[in-house]
Amino acid sequence: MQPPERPRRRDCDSSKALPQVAKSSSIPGPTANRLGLILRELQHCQRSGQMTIRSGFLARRLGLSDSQIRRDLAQLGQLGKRGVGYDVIELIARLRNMLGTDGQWRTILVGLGNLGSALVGYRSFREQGFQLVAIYEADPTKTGQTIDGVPVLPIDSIEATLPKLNVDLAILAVPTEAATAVAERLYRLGIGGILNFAPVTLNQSPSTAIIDVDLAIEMQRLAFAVVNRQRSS
Amino acid sequence: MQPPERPRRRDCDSSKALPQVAKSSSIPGPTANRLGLILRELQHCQRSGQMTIRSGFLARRLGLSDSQIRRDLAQLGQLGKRGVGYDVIELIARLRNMLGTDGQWRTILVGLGNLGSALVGYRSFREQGFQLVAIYEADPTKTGQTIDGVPVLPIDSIEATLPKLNVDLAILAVPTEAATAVAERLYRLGIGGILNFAPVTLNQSPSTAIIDVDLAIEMQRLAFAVVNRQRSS
DNA sequence: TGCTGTGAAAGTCTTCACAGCG
DNA sequence: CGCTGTGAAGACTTTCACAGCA
Repeated sequence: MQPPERPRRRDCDSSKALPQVAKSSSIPGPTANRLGLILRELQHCQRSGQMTIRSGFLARRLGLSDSQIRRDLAQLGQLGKRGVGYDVIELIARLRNMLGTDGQWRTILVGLGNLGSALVGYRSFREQGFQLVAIYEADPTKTGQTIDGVPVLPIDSIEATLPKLNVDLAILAVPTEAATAVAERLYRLGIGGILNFAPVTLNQSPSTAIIDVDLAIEMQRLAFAVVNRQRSS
Repeated sequence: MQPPERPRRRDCDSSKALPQVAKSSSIPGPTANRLGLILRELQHCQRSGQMTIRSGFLARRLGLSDSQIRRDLAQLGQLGKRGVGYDVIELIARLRNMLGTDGQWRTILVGLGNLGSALVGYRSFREQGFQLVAIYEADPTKTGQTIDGVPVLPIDSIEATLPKLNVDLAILAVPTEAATAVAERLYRLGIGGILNFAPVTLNQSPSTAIIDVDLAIEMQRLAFAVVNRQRSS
């Protein structure tokens, strides 16, 4: 019942030069972002052995309104039981499916500096289905070893080695000066998406999704929230 | 400094009889988030010696529409010159003022694990006005030293030592299990805001702003963006 | 000419209010 | 009864289109 319309993304798009066909997801952008938080909270509840959950509980926990939670969850189908709430297990399964994390995503890390090293072995990555299959690094004194069973390969071998690894996603944690060039190489290798930690705007690629995590900008958002006493998404 | 702000939040109701006192200095949430990206791009342009900039250029760079850029910047006043564009230096100054990063924010880091260590000395923090004044850590083998001139103090001394440090913000990089309890202690100490890296929903506090950075959720957003990017090939 | 600033329109998201069902 | 699902209203955001000025 949705017309083949333009993407309704709030953050990217807007370029009429893109011949972009239809967009498959019926999920509004803001909703998708909240579903991630809801999923995390549900997994927490599951670990405490809770079997069902009500919209009002999630709402209070996450600082949202109960009607908003219900609207968000209604995107997944009619999963709630009136008078009772939602089944925690079922909701988790449905959310993971919707968010695309019910399977495994083969992932590489590029850049084994301070931040990159901290990200290796970050437990939540693996728990959510992101499997680290290789690490690429420019410094030759760091390559050759394996960390947590993951091989550290020379960045210059990436064109030769990446195609065999069948990789979906890359985590980009290289120095700012190198980020743009590395991103271009990843585009050319056909990577599906990049999580970019470098504080620089990468050129856009039609076939690669990019999510930026700029820690300085997050601090700015915090400062802004303090001054404006707002809550963030 | 801002006068006491009106609560223009999008979630908690608290008072439905809000007669809407229209504080003009308050900018829309989505706009505020984009202004951070715009600022970063402007600083990049400034380093290349560019003196003026047009909305269309920023738009292409950031993947937004030019009219959106103009709307966002119009929030700061009429800073553009018709037929020319915006003065880079002036715009940066105005943006930093608006986002609250024209002064210094005294900041502590709590938790000197892998991630915390990576955050110490992260250059962009200091460049954007976030000054690290102390690090708190539970492991006694790590306390007592200084890192980059910043003292590493025992977490249990925080009630005694924090008040003297005149701190505004905290970066919370402790293990998940400890995060909630540490956050409560920070609330009680009157901290203004917390940048939370623990993958857990913190209880909310009326006087402390919270920004969450959950790296697993960012990966989920990336996966979602990949799945919902319908490319012909 | 070329670009900004902005009213008005279009589009999107959130909240309200209550029907509907276990 | 309690809680979900949802039409309708309202609030907010983006886009369009063009006036206005350097």
